Amino acid sequence: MVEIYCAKVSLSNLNFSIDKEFSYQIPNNLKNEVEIGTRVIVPFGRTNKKREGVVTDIFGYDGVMPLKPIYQTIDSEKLISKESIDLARFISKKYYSSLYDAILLLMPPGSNIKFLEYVTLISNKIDDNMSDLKRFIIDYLSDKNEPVSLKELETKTGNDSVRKAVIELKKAGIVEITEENQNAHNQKSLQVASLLLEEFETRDYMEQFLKKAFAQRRVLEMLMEDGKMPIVDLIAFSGASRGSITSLQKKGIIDITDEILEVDPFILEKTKSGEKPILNIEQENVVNRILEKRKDQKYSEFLIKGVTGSGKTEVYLELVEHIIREEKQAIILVPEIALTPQIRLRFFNRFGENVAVLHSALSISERKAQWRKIEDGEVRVVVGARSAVFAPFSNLSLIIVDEEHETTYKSENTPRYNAKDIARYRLEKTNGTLVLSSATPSVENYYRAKIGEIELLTLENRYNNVGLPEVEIVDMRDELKNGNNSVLSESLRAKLMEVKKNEQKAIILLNRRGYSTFVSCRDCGFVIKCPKCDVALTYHSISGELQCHYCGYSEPLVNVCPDCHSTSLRYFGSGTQKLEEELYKMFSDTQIVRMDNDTTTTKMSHERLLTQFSKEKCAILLGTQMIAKGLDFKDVAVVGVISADSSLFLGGFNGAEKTFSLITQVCGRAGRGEKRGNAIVQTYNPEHYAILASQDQDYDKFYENEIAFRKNMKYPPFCEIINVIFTGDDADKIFAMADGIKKIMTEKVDLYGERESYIAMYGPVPCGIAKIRDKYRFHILIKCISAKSIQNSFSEAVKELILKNTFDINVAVDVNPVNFI
DNA sequence: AGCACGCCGACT
DNA sequence: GTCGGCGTGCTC
Repeated sequence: MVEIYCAKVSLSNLNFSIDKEFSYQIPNNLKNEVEIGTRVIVPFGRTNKKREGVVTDIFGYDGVMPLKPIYQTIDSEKLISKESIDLARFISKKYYSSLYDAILLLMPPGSNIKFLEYVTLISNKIDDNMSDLKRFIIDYLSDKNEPVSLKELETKTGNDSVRKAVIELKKAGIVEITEENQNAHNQKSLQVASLLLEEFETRDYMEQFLKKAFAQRRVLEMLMEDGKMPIVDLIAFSGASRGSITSLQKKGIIDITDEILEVDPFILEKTKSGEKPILNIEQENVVNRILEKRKDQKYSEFLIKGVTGSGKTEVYLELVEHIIREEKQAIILVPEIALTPQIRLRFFNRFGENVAVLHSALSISERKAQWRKIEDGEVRVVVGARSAVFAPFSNLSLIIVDEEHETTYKSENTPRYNAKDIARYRLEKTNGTLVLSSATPSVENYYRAKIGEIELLTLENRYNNVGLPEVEIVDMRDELKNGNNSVLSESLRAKLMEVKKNEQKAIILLNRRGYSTFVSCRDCGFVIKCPKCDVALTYHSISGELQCHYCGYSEPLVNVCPDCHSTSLRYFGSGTQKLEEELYKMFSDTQIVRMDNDTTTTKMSHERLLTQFSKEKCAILLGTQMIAKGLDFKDVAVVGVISADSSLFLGGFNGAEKTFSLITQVCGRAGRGEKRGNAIVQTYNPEHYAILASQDQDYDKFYENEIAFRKNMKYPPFCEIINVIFTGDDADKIFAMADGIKKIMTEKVDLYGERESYIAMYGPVPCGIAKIRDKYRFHILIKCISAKSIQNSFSEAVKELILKNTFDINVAVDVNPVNFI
């Protein structure tokens, strides 16, 4: 009996329901190269098409069942560690994704490979009774006189049976099919696009020829701003397809060149290093307590509840200092790195060359460079957004999650992981320390601290002993009764006048949902909606267009109602337009800094706007919730919150939590030096506990109310929630399929004895936004004791569902969702 | 999912 | 007889 060495391989592009690990023989010549974590090319399916995969296990085998051999390895070394494979297994199981999708998160950036089929003409014999399609293909190939991808042939003919025809041509010996790695040519270099025209010429061209080509317009606008950009970034940031970029190249407007980019984007920020702040007693206690517990060399988890300005960053720095001294490694997660330049800078100043940065605004080549530094052990500290939790450290011992209540730690793409779960998993394996930190902790984690599952540490003293701002709640219903139908309450208006008079600064938060300004007809009530999404179009004063927030569709503003043809169109919503008008009356336009998704689409523009605001002597920062995050201005006299409650009842069970933390955070920005700041919160629900508690910035008061509500309603932390989202073209079929899951579930539930674990199942009902990009959306909400306790039955039900799915319905599973759209 | 195979009606 | 549409079942 001959023992053969075999490998289990996780293959790319498999859907969840057939996501198995496939076994292959390791040929003798690859015996020394193939290990767990090696990337390989294997034959797959009846026709042995080339597929990329990652080796997940090695085993000996007696050769009873014939196995196909691995073709070859891809990289010179293994790509990821065995520990990463285990982590990937954990992710795919917990979040119901394919194993390969989970592995993708752990691979070095930009290492995905796709095989394309190319067709080459090898003989010109044309049969008389050959179909038009075949004839076309042969003509096209001989015209081009080089291998053409099957995809190209498919798009050129628009015919579904191109593949079939090509295969028949192959059988007849007329063409040959080869498979090539699409990215093989630009492994090291990067394709970079640059403008060939002057800026004014580009603008002219856009006005003349690209009026409706929105994707191409966005690409050009980004190039005008940044000069040149890697194509990967252009695609990622503009949302345009590769096609629109090639078409611009064909028109001679842009040039595409191969360049080798090895830029360290933050090299300039690396200034002086080593300054060590002196901790106050409170900070020292927190640090000591954590270090004390670390001595047990067991996994430990802490929640630091620290009011804004209590100096959490110093605590982080001190902890990291210890980790470096122990020759171990640390990750600091921040909600959105572009919005938290200060914290990143502090780490650079303190630890200099020892720090790497990972976040979405980096280009692929930049990210690769950072990744390599981490893997090679050149750095001991990583500061980054959500995905930095996967930093390939081998001796990880500390993860700090700053602003742990933020929803950005949850990914909105499959696998829909939560970085906090990943952090916990990794540190449990290495007996490390997880530090969660927030001024307004998530209800779930505060509850865990209260019942003693994790340890609570508090920082209560504000830096310089500045008191928390004085918060005034204004009931907007009273304002209306008193004849003020402006968006600004009398109080806020008066405060802003003072700001102007005394040359101070103010921040105004427009709660996002309320911020949308839709256009409606006063005569017939018609609301102008996006033709593809079930949302009202938003008026944008900059472009003068109506735009869809979800798909980017835009159309010019009309002044006649499309429905009843009256001219009584009017802006509704929170009246941003009016708000801006009023603000412009008070301040000049250079003094108003606007920060929202429209003004901050390009990379790093956040930082530009923030520096602009901090430079001005007297200014107003106006924006959506992103202005509440991580900013640290020393001299804001007044904070105003417009439509504080618009997030209260929207978006699932956690609306109150979101509202409270948003208001508390933004109000915390008020305060100048040693003077207390003022905050005005405008609301239509002044009696709601989330609003009332925010007046005194009283987290515990909010928590007591909220936890009672959660307990009463059996919401997290008293259950776990799984959201299953179905999207597709046909609303009836989606509903039928979503409804079907219930039946399948009841079969599986008894099979696995998990009936007791289910609490309730709701739906199917249309999602909060019932249609996006022409796709209808329905969802089912499952409440269970814990997601793990229903894992077997639910996972089988989803697999079966996807397998049975014959009409192009997309199923997404979201475990413990934080956003419900 | 993707893809091949096979069965069936349609059409030169 | 061949082309193309669609249902079915498999992928180490």
